[in-house]
Amino acid sequence: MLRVYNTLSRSKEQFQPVKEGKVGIYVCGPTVYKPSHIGHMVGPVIFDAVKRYLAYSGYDVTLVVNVTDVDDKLIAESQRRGVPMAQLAAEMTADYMNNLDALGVDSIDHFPRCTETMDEIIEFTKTLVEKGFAYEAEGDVYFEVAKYPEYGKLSHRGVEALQGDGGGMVSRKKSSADFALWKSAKPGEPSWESPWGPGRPGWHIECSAMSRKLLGKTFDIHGGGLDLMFPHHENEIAQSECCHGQTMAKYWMHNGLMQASSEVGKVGGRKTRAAEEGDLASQEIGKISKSKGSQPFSEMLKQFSGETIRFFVLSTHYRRPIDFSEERLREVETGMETFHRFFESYKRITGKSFYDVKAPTRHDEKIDWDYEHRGDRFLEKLLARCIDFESYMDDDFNTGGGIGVLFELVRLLNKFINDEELEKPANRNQNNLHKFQLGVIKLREFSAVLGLFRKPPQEASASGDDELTGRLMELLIELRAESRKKKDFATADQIRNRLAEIGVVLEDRPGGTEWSRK
RNA sequence: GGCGCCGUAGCCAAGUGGCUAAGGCAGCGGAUUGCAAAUCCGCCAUCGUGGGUUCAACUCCCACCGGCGCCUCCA
Repeated sequence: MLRVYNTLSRSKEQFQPVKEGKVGIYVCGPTVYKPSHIGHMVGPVIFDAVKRYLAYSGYDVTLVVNVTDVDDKLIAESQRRGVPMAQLAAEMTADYMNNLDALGVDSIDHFPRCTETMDEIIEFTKTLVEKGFAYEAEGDVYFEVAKYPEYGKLSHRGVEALQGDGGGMVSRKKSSADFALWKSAKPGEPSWESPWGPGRPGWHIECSAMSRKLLGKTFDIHGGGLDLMFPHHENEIAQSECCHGQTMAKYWMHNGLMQASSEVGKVGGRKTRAAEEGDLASQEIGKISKSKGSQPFSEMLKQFSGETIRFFVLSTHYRRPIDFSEERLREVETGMETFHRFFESYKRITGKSFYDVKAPTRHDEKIDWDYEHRGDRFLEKLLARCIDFESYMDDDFNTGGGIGVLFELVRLLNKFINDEELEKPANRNQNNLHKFQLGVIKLREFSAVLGLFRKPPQEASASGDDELTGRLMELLIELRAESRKKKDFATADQIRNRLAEIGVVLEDRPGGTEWSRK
């Protein structure tokens, strides 16, 4: 029974889709004016996993992530660079898509663009004006917050709390809490024709228009970063619910934000003044951390695989903030080696690749256990872990717990290899291989739900491992084997040590010596 | 000031009103190994502090201390 934390109610609620068997998810995506950084990528990873789990649970899921390609920041950046806005947007969108690809986020069904939704946006705005929730002022159109009594129900803020004036700017708004649905164009700015003259959409209206277009007036889950809760999501609700007279989204899910780890206060933040007495050195650390954390994601990918970052993101509950740090990523990498090594063992034992293992994609697909579990320690433990996995995921998508189960499964399987001595071909039989395979299927199944281990890790050394290398290694291993046979361990160790210096690791296994690059 | 979050082992991180408080990284001991590596087994926390509620709290409530986010067209 799936339970989801709903920001609206500030509590976990039993998940019940609007339409039986179907789930629509809308997640606020990026404004494509600069290369994305790690913070932009956590949401997609999380909601990709959310979709996978919902699909696994039997739902037909549609996931929408918008791309904002018209915006003040885009205009400013394109002017600064002297390139057309559309070109800038196209470049940055491509960057974003590459990042998604590296992270294995491939479950997004629609990427609506603002520029491609213009008609709907204008029509949406028109309706709000007609219904009296919005007003025109010299080519701008504003939503009148006072007309919507429920305003603030998501972020739990009263309207009166937001009356602060935006720096004394001369405003055409009736109230400072009102926000723009449509902005008139200044000369030279990209613009679209509208009933109010040439202009462009305000920031929030696109999401209302896009979500309705692709998911309907009321859909199931609206997601996004915690920072968007106010005012962005609050405004979306106001627009959509005033326009349609019905609930916009049943569940609002907000993910915690990625933070650049730093020993001192963040530079440039409100806390800075308090931390200012700190010496120069510590401030320097803060700056470095900050720049590391906000470096373009594509740069980060040169240091860490997308899969490592995905694993890292999913190892914490999505509502918690995560501190980004290189050490943490390195630790995650170490942990993942356990899995990669297991996949090697699997290949040695079965001759097959883990990545090709067929596993159920839905929890109700039956696999052929073909065994009486009772009394079989291995199968009983395996079943217990399976139950754990779903319990974790059912509890507000606890991917961290789920990853814990993955580790336990590997340990269980490694133990099985040890106990049955599966590394020795003579000990393999139909019985133990079948049991082993059952465990592997579950590992494959659950890791796929999290979107992990779907492809072999990129062999950094692929370029260097040509046929010649392979043959030379064979030769060295052969020579070393002969030395070992003759108890000439000095020579054997010399070979292994010298190879280690070059970066080649030898591991002696029951079935023979394996080599790999480190 | 307003809204909210967090404080679990050296570090990261799940979780629960009563049963052995997951898992990972690091460390230690053991099995295995010619020695290693890998793997397995074992060890390593009483849950920020002080109160309260309760037969029973780390888990609920209050206060305090400490860390943090948002309130600024930031995912």
